Amino acid sequence: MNEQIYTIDNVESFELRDIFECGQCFRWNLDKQDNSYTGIVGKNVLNIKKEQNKIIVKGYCTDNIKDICNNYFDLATNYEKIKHQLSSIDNNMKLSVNYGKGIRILHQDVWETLISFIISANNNIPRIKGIIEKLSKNYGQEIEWNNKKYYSFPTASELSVATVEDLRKLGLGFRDERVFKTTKMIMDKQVDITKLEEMEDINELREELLKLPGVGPKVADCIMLFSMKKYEVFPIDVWVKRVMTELYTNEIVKIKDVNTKLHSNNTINNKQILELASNKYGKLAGLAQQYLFYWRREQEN
DNA sequence: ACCCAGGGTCGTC
DNA sequence: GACGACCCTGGG
Repeated sequence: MNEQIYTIDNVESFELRDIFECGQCFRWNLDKQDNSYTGIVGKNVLNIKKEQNKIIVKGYCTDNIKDICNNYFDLATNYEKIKHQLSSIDNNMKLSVNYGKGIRILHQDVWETLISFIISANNNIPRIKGIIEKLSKNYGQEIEWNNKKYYSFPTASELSVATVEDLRKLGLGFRDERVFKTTKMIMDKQVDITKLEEMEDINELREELLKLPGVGPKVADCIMLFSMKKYEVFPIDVWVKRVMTELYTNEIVKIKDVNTKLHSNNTINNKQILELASNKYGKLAGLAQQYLFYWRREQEN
């Protein structure tokens, strides 16, 4: 472990608040003193701040900080181009992209993302963050930097010592058994994480993820989007359903009148939303989803 | 004090 | 495929 610094100059589409508060990650915390964020990436602790058009990353790292950042922040992807394409689709997309113009989709660890989003089910963000911190503190490794203690997210092996009762005590609620069983299945390689990462086909990948307890369609799509760079998936949660219903019910009903018979309750369902998203956003659906989600959720406060 | 919703999933009908 | 239950917490 050693302290390293990495400065990124003239970076486009990189706002700390947009990246860390848009709902894709749970382990980054704002320091209100200097507006920096600190988080844990693997076994590394990173502190990151923005000054003018410069990103300054300080890290206490086992690996090379430049490699970590290039990979984790997906610096090779051109967001200016993506935002331009999305903005030209319609005015709603233009507004939401403009709102979240500093968003980048992170390339997070698959295992950590898997467990984090199982925990996210029917849960609120403060509680999700709290549970993940407790898991890390109890089962991860301690990292001390500048007289502060941080904890890596536990590996499957580290987490596998926890019983269902242990997990319940940490406040996971009914998700305890799902996390326990999924951990066991990963340990036994009933689902092989390293193979998942090599899979190209979205549908095969989803099918594999759905074998894991606690992973349904929404969680599977979040894992693919936030840890595997599968930008064409479109996770539908309450917020996305809300915003899509508000914006596009008329459009969906119009398609329905022509092609299918009307649904009894006359409300749109997930299948219809997915079809619309695929037609409208194509391969960029996941990115569109993230801008829409962030835009809609933030206008609530 | 009570009620409700929260980045859903699962079992049952 | 629809519907209710599910553990727990913060906010009204």
